[in-house]
Amino acid sequence: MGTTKTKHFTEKQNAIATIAKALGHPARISIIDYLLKTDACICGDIVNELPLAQPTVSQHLKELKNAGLIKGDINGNAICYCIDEKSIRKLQNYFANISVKLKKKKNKCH
Amino acid sequence: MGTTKTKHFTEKQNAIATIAKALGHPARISIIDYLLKTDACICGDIVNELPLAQPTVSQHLKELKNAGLIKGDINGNAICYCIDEKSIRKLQNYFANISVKLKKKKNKCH
DNA sequence: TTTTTAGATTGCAATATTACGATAAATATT
DNA sequence: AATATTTATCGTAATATTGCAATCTAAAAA
Repeated sequence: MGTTKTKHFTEKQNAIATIAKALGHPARISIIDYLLKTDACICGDIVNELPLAQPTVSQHLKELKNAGLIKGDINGNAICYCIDEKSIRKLQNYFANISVKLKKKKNKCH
Repeated sequence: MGTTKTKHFTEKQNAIATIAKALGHPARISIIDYLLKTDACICGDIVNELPLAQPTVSQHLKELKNAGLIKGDINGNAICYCIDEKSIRKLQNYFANISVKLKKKKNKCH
């Protein structure tokens, strides 16, 4: 146990869950916020922005990268991280779709 | 450790992270999908739909409820669960806002 | 070439999550 | 009243996540 039964769900369901999970931590939301604020971005800046140690930030960046939310350009010694627009679009579509379906519904709670 | 440093982040960041976290599991995405498909909904149906035991489903429902994603009407013996539109709107706004900001950006990776 | 700087990786402790059997609680049915 | 149905809760095992100190790697600067 403690293991998600991934195989029993659809590709789509797992895909959305993976991206959502990556966003399911305030530090990672904070990183996204910061990447939006600054035009070019280097990880060192992020470490200074966050109230977390460098290895912890590095780990959070890795998770965002694995989920496809950000991508990194190597820039000599440093790395320039950016938001991957595709993943954001995916989420936007998902929630827009839910909204449309909700509006069509008749029997609602409360 | 293993404990998120919630206090160091903003209310907004924590709020989004909480909702995203609740959606960060395929079973819970699956529950949302099912609630969208059916007009009225009873937990018993969900248990039959999911490849998980009843206590596990009940737990997932609880988490969705705590995050404000669903709400439940007691209906005699059973409970009618529905998606809470407010939480979906919150997420939609969040990602729409990101999209807008991304379009304005000049220096991008790759 | 030595030293500095930026970032990743390793290893580990503390805590959280996932899953489920057993059981409880509360309403429905017989 | 006795039984069935629906959902929640408890307890527990297995695994995952969070966070950091220490360390490693690779490029930059001295």
